[in-house]
Amino acid sequence: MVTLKQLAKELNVSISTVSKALNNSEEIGEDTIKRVKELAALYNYKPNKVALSLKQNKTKTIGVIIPDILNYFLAKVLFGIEMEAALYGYNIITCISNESLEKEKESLQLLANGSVDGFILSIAQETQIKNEVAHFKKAIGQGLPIVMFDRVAHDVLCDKVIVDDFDAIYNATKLLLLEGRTKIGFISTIDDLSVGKLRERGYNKAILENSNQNPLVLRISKTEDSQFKIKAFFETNHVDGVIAADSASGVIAINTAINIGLHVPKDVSVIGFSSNYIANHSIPRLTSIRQHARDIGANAVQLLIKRLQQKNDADTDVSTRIIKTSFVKNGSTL
Amino acid sequence: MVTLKQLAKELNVSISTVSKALNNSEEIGEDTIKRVKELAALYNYKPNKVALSLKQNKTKTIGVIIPDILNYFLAKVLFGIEMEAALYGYNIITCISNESLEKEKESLQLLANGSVDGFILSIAQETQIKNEVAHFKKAIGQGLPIVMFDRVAHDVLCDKVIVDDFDAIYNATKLLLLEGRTKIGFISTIDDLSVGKLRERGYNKAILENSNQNPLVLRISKTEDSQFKIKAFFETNHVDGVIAADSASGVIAINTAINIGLHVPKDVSVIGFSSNYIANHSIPRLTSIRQHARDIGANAVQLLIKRLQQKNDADTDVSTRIIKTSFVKNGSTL
DNA sequence: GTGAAAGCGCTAACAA
DNA sequence: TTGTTAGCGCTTTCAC
Repeated sequence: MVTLKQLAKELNVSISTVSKALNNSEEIGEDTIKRVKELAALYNYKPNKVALSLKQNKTKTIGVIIPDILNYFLAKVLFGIEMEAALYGYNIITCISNESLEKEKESLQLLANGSVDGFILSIAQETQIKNEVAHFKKAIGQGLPIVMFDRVAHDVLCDKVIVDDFDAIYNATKLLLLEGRTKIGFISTIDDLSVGKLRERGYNKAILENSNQNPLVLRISKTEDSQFKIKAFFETNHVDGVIAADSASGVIAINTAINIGLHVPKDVSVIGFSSNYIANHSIPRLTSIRQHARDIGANAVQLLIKRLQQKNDADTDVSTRIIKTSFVKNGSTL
Repeated sequence: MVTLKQLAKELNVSISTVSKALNNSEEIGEDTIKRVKELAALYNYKPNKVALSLKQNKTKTIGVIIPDILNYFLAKVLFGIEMEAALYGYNIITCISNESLEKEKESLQLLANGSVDGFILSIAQETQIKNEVAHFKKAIGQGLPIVMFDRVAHDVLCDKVIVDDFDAIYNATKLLLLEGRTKIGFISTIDDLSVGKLRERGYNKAILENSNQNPLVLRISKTEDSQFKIKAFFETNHVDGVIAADSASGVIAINTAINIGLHVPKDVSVIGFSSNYIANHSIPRLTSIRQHARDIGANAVQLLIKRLQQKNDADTDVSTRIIKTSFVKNGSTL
């Protein structure tokens, strides 16, 4: 990489002249500016990012910590983050906590050495189970703002971007009740996450308020065979409606129902949290609650950058943005 | 963040003493080392990464440019990259080219300003179609090594990590022929990618060498309704075997076959490139060619770091690692 | 055993 | 209009 020094030497001017010329300073003569710029272009000069970061004490880099990159929703949020960040000239350093508290802490600590200006993150499963938040508060205390999305810690004071999980599932459940379903099951692989809990509560409320059945919940852990468990669930309970809390279970529920000879949606209706892509993995396609993952990512970036640009350290009040889900009617409901 | 300066002041020693003490220099007295370390620990001192990068002229950061984060395979490679990089103390800056040549160029150029020590990337679709490679060569010329994976440019001299696409599909196709299938179709949504072409060639070779049928290829573009097109393909051609080049098509083929009343695998066998996760989205599960995406990522990191550690600029010969696929027999084949 | 000073590449206040 | 200088945080050579 060419440096200012080298340009300066070749042009027989001082380093600061070159610097100012490249930054279109009023102080510098037109012809000098031109000479400098030409040579800079010739050598494809680019200001060294590291030096700039050191000088200006900010990196224009966002640390992103996500629990699981193979989760389609989280990957899509990451996509939204990257896109929006690029728009503002920010880069992102991505760490994957792999649902582990330890790795999450490490990543946070490691990047708090001046590598990033702030964080966007969704909390690891283990962290949510153990309900640890000290490491978040520490980072914030060190002057590194955090924006949490989806899985958030309510007792950490920071900007958040969340989804109307409770309402979405509440409404979806009511929709199945309106269809005349009388035995609606709830399937969750994420019952230990904040969002999983909210969704289950939405289901419970709708069922308890508007039906005579009892809540009927199937919990599946990540190590279990979901096809097998869902099949058993169908056969034991003879449900005529299914609400799935995560994206995969909805599709698997449809495929399983068909496999055991049920007709979807005649015999059983299914609604899930899902994306276009995943919903395509069953016939009929899964009627879905869409989370607008990209918007979530974009909003998180906006909140973070807004906070980074605040001159005074005086905390503006933290804000929570709720990105409304939308409902996509596909073939798996009446 | 605490700096050496602040520690030095508080301890009434010089900055260099503090620096040396923290690095366990032999020059410094034991008690001084102890005093320094205690205060550093108290203040949770961490060397400023940016300053270190500037000083040592290396960032311990890898630029990763991938075409599509929502592609399960690519996301999994990214996972492998992140994990392996973390092991070596490297961070990753992720850019998503979104299959666009322009964005790919931009990302490469942007990060070539000292932000990263080298690149790991998979080439964007548009780049492969237009067969542009100048930007890669330029980056390498600037002293930033590149490791390409999966979608690679054969006329760029750099380290590569690829998969035995041709052989894998060749063998899979032969397997269906051995089952006694006489009308085997090939479904591809990626026929303009280097890997897509290789896979199609593997299929063609197996069919031409070992059967009496002609190759029967269904190409689906990303904007088309794959369920619809696959259904039409089945109904028109009455295939009794399907080889899918990408991960989603295999699962959709199974679901479609079942939907139109075929039995899988009695009436039709299906094999696809796929992961555990995606294969779970059909009943029976998709018999799959596994690409070991995490290994691919890990190997890419190893190659890059090896090259970064070479003292002399004298190019060691570039190497290409082939990560062998493995075959997972599930319910969609006999 | 400890400290002063230079330098990584850059910007900006100040001098000329 | 251009140049000198200091300084961001750190390591390291060279004096003391």
